[in-house]
Amino acid sequence: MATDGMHQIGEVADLTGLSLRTIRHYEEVDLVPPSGRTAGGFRLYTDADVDRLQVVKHLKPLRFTLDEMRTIADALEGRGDAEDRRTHLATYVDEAEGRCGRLREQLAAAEALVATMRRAADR
Amino acid sequence: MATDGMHQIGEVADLTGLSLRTIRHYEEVDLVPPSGRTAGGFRLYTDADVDRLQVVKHLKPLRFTLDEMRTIADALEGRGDAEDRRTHLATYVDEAEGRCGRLREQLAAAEALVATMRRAADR
DNA sequence: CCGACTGTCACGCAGCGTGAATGTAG
DNA sequence: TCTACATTCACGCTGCGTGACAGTCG
Repeated sequence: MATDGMHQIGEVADLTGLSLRTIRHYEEVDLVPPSGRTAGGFRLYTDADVDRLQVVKHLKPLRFTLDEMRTIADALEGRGDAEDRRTHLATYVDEAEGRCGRLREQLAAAEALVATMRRAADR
Repeated sequence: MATDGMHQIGEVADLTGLSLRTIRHYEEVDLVPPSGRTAGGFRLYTDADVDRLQVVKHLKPLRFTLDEMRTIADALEGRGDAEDRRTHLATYVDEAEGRCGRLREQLAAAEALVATMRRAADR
């Protein structure tokens, strides 16, 4: 199963909670490509790949596009030009914090509404 | 503008923060149809229509489908069979609370990640 | 009669779900 | 060899964005 500390897709799906389709899709759009393949063509993911998937998974509720997430994940991993990295991170961190705030507000509003629904249902 | 306490689409967009396209789309799929039209064809929304839009807007972060939201909104407004209403509401309220909880967790995870990003950016 | 607002198509796009038919690992 | 897991198409779906072009309101 663990050919040299590598994980195949099903294992990764279990670890991350992402679907096989989603993980494959992330390779299609070059967001999280597997570090290797078996001779027969099975995808092989390193622990670092899995970490990257977790980053993507955690950013998902903030509704960044997959393109944006690629940029962010790259910056976090120290890929690309050092200058660009800083600007990207700075920009996206601000944006991300804004989204967190708005999401918090939306969640609060949703919870209030659901409480109302509960009352209507229990009546 | 307010032909007898009715609002036209632009006003409704301002009130709710939804886009014109979104509001029109909600009519297309029969989620929030306007209560009337002007002679020339302009959509006219009552305050009750606006309230319904707000319900939909607040449920959005919970990622229900528009079909599900129609059912929920109908139940909240007391439309349809009384028996069905109760079962629908009960089912959906449970589901909604579950989604609120999961969203809270995801938000917490996102915030933690963003804090990490902030540290990486400020370094 | 002008400008701001609104109308209806209709195509485009993201992010996967969901088979179907086939091959690989062990 | 058997079977659990994996592969590649490729079409389908939701929820709008985004013009283009035309009509309405005051």
